[in-house]
Amino acid sequence: MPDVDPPGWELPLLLFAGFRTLIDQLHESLAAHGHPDVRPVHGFAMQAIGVHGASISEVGRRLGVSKQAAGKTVDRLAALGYVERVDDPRDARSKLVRLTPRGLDSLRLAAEIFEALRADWVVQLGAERVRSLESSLRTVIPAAGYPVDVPGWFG
Amino acid sequence: MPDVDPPGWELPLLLFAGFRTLIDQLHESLAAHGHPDVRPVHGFAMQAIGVHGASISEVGRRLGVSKQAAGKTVDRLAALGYVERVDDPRDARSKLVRLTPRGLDSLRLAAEIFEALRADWVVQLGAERVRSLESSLRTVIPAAGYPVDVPGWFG
DNA sequence: TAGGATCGACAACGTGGTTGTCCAAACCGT
DNA sequence: ACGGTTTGGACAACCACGTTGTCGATCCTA
Repeated sequence: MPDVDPPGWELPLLLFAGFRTLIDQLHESLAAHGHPDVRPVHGFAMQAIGVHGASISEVGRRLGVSKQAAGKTVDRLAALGYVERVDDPRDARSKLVRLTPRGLDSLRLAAEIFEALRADWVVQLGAERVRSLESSLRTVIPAAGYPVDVPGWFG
Repeated sequence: MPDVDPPGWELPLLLFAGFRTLIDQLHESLAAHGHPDVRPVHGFAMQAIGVHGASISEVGRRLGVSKQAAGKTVDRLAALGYVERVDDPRDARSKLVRLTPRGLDSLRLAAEIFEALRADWVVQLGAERVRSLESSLRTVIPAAGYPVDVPGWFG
């Protein structure tokens, strides 16, 4: 006499709602700590740039988008002061995209906040259920990394 | 001696990857069954329209987007042959958006596919772990429904 | 050194959002 | 029954993010 299983269409909704909950809480907290203008897509892009910097093309490859799209995102990040372009001394074609101190700060903060958010889940669910959730998801998702072309992918 | 917990930033990635996996598999299957042009956002919009139809404004409210945005999405859905606009006999201002037989077919198919996808997860994880994942997520996400303005939200 | 690959810029376009404006129709309080 | 307010939908302008295609400059390699 177990309850009937929920309909299949609820699973993607729950996963998305969980994702969105975390991202919304992240950006709420980021906004409260001096980063009100950064959007979810910017966080992924800065992650792709990394602390050592990267070329536009490399950023595009890491995000799974064209280098043109990566270039535009870098432009906006630069306008917000999170990123700067410097000439690559080893390749006159290439410009290195580097995080500014502000960009590094936002990345550091985001890591802290994600840690706190996971800790919240542990409080609500218990450490075991959170680990179980993570391990279940690791089982069902393909090994390959996921492109982060969310807006284009979805719409 | 439990393993160290994964970093907090992995949780949103896993949730998103799970969501994306399901949606990608859905649309792969949909494409193989005569619906190659429908995009994720269209499925959510058709869900919002529902089998009984709805006005543009109502669709916008259900999706959590402006009525203008809802109108544009309905336009594209209409161009693809999934919905039609008919005059609302009870309100001369309003036009009722209704699913065409093709639209209804895609909705019925999507429900079947989501059911099969969940069954796949049950095969991989066991019924109990899938139920546990669903119940964990229900615990941590806010009760309120989630807007489906994904592209605009993310970018 | 010549040919091919790669880097980044520019342009044009599609799609999904937003605001603001507008008019016609519906609703509601006097 | 009328007049003010709310609502439905269309139109326009704009922004963000993605796509292709093109191009000159630079690098690598046969």
